[in-house]
Amino acid sequence: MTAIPQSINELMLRSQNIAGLTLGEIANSQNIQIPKDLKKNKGWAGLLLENVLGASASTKAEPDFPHLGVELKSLPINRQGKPLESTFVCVAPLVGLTGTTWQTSYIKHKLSKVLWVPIIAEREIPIAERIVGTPFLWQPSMQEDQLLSQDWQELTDMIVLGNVENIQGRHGQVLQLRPKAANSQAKTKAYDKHGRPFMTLPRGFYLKAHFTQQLLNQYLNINIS
DNA sequence: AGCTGATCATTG
DNA sequence: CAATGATCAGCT
Repeated sequence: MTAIPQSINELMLRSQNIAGLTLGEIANSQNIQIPKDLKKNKGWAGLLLENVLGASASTKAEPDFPHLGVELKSLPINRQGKPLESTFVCVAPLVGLTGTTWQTSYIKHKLSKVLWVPIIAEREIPIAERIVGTPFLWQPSMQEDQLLSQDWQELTDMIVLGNVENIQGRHGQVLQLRPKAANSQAKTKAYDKHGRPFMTLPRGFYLKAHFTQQLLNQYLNINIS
């Protein structure tokens, strides 16, 4: 386990130092076992990055680097640089939303400063041979914040009005609400249309792949110009 | 081929 | 059960 970075610069230097390395090389340097596949180790790459970059305990409900206000996100991409998956952000609150606005929401705070670490992770590539791309620090632009805000408001309105079970992945332009649970039998409290509590599948906020692709493209453009 | 709903491990 | 880390896999 690497020590906690003391500054953004130190964190960025570290992340730049693992660019180009394979997950196998990083795992070996940390004495971490490499799984054959991620079917039963879905968060493995993310935990590996936390370890090598010196993030604090991943079990807490706070940023990976609390003192820096930075959230760490791995981003699986193909060889062409396109995201392979949507990006999970956080569990979506289904109760206690009275008075919450986008500005005061947990998700806005969580997305305020993100260190993205792309990993070329096509399924055909063995885990150990997957290569870390160029990490980049992102803070939402006004336009991006506006897009996120709109989607968040639409989804939150539906939750508050008791329509959580009518929300599908296709809702939202850049942010979506999808199941986030051990399985489809998991339950958490929500309110129905009549304001009565009932149990439903836990949901999470995810960034759509199209959105994270725009972030990657921005970064590439900065490099070229 | 991309997307959406389902799922896996671990910790407190 | 909730929150951390996400990817799997079937369907369109």
